[in-house]
Amino acid sequence: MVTLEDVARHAGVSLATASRVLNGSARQVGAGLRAKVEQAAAELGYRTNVAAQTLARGAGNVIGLVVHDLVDPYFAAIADGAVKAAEDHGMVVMVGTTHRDPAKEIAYVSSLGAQRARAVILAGSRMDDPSAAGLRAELDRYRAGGGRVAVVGQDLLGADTVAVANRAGAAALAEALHAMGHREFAVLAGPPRLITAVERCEGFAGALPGLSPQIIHGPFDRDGGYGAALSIDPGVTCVFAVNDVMAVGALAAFRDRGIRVPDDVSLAGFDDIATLRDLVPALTTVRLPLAEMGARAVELALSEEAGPSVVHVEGEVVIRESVRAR
Amino acid sequence: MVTLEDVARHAGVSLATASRVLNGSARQVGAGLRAKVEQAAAELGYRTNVAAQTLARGAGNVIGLVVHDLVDPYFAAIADGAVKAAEDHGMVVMVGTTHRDPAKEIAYVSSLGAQRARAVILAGSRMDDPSAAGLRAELDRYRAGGGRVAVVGQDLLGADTVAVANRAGAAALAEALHAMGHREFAVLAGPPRLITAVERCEGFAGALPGLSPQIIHGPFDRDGGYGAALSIDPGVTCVFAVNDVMAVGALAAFRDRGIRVPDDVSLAGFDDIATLRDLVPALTTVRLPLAEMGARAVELALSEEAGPSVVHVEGEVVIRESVRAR
DNA sequence: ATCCTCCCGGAAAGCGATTTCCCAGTATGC
DNA sequence: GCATACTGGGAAATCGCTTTCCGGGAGGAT
Repeated sequence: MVTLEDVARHAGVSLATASRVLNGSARQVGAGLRAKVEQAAAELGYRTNVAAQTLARGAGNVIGLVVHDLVDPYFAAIADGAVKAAEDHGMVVMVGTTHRDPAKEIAYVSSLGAQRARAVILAGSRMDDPSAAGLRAELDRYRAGGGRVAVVGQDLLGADTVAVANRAGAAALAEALHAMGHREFAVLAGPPRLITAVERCEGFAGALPGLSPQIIHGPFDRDGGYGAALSIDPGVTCVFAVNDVMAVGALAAFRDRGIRVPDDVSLAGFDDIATLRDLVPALTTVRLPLAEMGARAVELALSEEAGPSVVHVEGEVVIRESVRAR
Repeated sequence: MVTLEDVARHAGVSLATASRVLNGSARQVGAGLRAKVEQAAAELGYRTNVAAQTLARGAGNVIGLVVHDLVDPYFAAIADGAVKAAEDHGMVVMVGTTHRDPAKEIAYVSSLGAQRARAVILAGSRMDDPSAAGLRAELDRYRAGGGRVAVVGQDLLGADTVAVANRAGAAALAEALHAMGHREFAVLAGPPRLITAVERCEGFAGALPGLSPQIIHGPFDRDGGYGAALSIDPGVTCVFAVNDVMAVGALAAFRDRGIRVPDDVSLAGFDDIATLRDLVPALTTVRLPLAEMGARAVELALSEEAGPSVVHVEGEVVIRESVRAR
């Protein structure tokens, strides 16, 4: 491997000068030497050794991204936005997938700390329970080492946050559905303590004055939606699944039981996953700018602002065919 | 930050001993000292500095993964498998997304080289044209620096490869469709020089003795499928889209024009994307073990085998409702 | 002319690990 | 019993880059 020293020697300059030319520095280098160094680097095919650079600088160019599941299009979209934004800042993204295992989440943060990652971004909702303590401790260690932390989803760990207006979005959706004449609701509510799920569920129910929708808990994924949909009360005219993927599961469940959407029952989700746009019937949902959320998280984590700052993003109700007025 | 030296001092041993205890080494350390070092590390909260380790060892623990688009569930699934496999080997994955820009692909490989990444995995089909030369050159440089390269998709760059039996899969699909009585076919063939697309298209057409399906080129994504579907000849009874995402686009196009699937025309895709399983009608397709492909690529890249080895994976025809016998 | 600044180049001290030697002490072979 | 491994511990040399500090020359102000 060609080292900087090789380049310096080949160009007849000192190591310091070569470094200044090739890897941005505050100091200027005269045009003559600069050209010589650049040419030498090109001729020799020099490539910076990032590990050495990181060691010397004390900070790397890696941004860690921890998601539950890359196959879930929700996270895929966030990851996509994050990767793009990172690239714009000359950073590179390392992803970890936890598959909802809190221990893995901690392990990844720890590993990112070891990498001296510039920032770690936690995407995806967490449970609101003591198991978060371990994570919090690990994050504190990470921060103590000079790293930044950003969370996309809910305002929790006292870190930089891209906060989603889950309540407001769900409430707006509920109002729209109510205005369309629906009175009997069911909510496929996800896990009882998963923050995002809880917020959406509460936001929805809270916007329905005098009504008390049927709440059905279950996993936060497609199969959870399928399962929950099986125990919907007769008489319900409108079902809200707290995310699109669950709505897809519910749709499948309805289909399997001969219940037509939207003829027999209306169905709405949350997130507006792009991959799902071609579903029939098209899903009524609350659109979230997922890629942008990922990107914002990166910006936040890279900004010099002291103290945790919070960016709010709002959802937009999108009425599609899966809902019919009563 | 706590350094290894701190730990060594705290434990009353030499730096060398501490290193041997904490970061695997061939050399043994006596039980007594070993315990002391471990305790000291725990008390101080020592965390290895990976950059320093990488520099000293000359090889890092990063695996680079380059995909076109994380939002495309095809790549998301591969990435998921790769991340999981990497984790099993104590490695961590860095992803880059190119959005089909060959220059970005090269840039990522270059950047991964600078990171001294242990291996880079290229997922996604490439064009069969001279633009690949730049990539090839960059890969050679990367290899010269001691890195491994694995490609998932088609056997191309002379690297380790997870090769998909595109022809065979498409041929099997064609035979099945032919056996169901279809004779008038159209192929939504993707870009004319995209290797995966070409192989699937040729495999399909080649298995249709005496018939010459209508070939319609277009982009390899959802909108490409939509667009291509618009110019299908009347009389065609069965449409093969060279991937599922394109099939989804075609489905949407048919729906928009009032063409019923499978009543008016049958439709098949390729890949069997999990997120799309709840589509109506369910898509006939060729199932690929995407996550496994990602994982195998990692294994391949991490194996010590000299010389490029090739793993073959086969597709399995899955007939679902989007196809009807004639 | 003289003194002060700038500006730019180079020498060298880190950054935090790994690993090669070198050594002493103990076990093994004859 | 004596030479010969073998074992586990430590000192110190790297790994490749950044950056501080020093110094000499050029330009401006007085």
